[in-house]
Amino acid sequence: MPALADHAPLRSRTQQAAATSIALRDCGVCAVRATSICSALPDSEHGRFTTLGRRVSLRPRAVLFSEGAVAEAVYNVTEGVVRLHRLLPDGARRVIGFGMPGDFLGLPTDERHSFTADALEPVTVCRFSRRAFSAFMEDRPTFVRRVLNSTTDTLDLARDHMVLLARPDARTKVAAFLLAMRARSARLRPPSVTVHLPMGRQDIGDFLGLSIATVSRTLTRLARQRVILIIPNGVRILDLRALERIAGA
Amino acid sequence: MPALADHAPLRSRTQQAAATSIALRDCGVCAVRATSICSALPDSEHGRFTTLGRRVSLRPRAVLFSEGAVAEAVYNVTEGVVRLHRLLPDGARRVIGFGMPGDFLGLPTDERHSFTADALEPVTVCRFSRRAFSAFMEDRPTFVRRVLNSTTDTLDLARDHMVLLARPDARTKVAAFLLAMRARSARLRPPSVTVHLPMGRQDIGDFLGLSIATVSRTLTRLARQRVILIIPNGVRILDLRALERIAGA
DNA sequence: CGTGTTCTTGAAGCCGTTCAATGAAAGTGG
DNA sequence: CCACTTTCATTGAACGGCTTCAAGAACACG
Repeated sequence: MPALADHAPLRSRTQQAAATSIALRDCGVCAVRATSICSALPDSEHGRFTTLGRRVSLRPRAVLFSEGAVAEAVYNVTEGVVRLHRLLPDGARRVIGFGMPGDFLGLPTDERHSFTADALEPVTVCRFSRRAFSAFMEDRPTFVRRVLNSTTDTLDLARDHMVLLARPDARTKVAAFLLAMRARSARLRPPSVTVHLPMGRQDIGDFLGLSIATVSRTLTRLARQRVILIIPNGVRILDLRALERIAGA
Repeated sequence: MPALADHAPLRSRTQQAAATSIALRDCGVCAVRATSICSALPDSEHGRFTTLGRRVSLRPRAVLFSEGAVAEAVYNVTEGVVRLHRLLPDGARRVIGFGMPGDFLGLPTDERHSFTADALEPVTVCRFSRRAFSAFMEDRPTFVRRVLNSTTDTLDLARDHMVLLARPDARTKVAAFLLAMRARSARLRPPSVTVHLPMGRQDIGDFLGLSIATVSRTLTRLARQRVILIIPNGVRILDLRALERIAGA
């Protein structure tokens, strides 16, 4: 299933999502840290599944797949962050979400990809041919169920983000975004006060529905109030409570 | 799978979704106009599936299920429109989408519902116990695949709506909303210039991330420009091209 | 026919956008 | 290794649109 439109915390579901995916499992050959999808398989099948994948490395800015292109493969991000975005008829760009290690991308959307995926930093993914992946699903209802559950989680996250986007104030959006990014990476590393942000201000703006100027100003303001500290490629959270309070209401 | 976060047109995918669901099929007993999900079943299985459902009627404002409640059933809307919404910590409400005939609701989100569903007008749904539905999916990989595809479509629609919400101007949002509602009901009736809107202005605002005042003003303005005509419980589209142009850019 | 709810419309204010310029950082080529 | 170029982030000022507050009108209901 496609992936992880990023999400807003706002509710405890974020934590749940983290819990779900904490059951990462190294899929051997490909070093696939697959989500719980993999754990649905008995060990024998598991090995078979793994051999379907082929590891691919991408340098920053490299395109994984493009909006409108025929979808020929499914990807599992193993390292780095992937940017997912769409081009609007008027030339503007909207970021749909960010693909992080453990996320599946491009699964069964349609014949064609509905968004573009490119690397924000050095990225490695595990590539599965769509045909092979589909064939593998045949006669493995439990596996399909896993994929379905994963998709549903993603949908719920997308809804969280819808709710966030409907908020009128920039502070709330930015604060919720930072907390969401923190929660996302907590699936891999233990939760930290340091939030890694490989994307630019423009990307954050396109994701939150804000102009680049507002994103910058809002971050600066949060920094001046000693809620966060801006560091290269990220922020450090100084006052978690305050950030949560801002994101909550 | 949960359902139909409503969506924005903006792209041709809306038409595709309509096409997909035009293959509605009357599921007999329950008069379930199930989406293509049903058509995955051979006739024998089809009958068995149908008997799992129980028809339920709801009067306006009746609650189908509540956010936070344990999910015990899956619903297929057969008549009327259902409002899907969440309550925010600060008491505000956000409409996630609208469930229309043919939509499945509350499928495999989580143990608990992540949003509330209530009737905007007289509604009939077909209720399937979650257990029975799950059991039915066992050993029917094709059926699960259908459900998965349906969920994926819903996810794509949710993404469309995310993109719409990120737009800064109210005109675009409202125009896209009207076109989306039109496309949605085109799955049942042939496309018409009359768009049925059973929800209130407040609901539209909560869905589009606008205040009720802005929704009202925007509609009035479109009416003054002879793009639409406001009628009880809906609008009539007078200039489709103009509306599409406004929604597009 | 009243009463409550919803919708419309007005006025004021605020917040985010846009336009624009400066400053910082990173990448490139001499 | 430094100067140059390019890109990105920050910040300022002015504008505009949406929100808020509030009052009046239309409607639905009992």
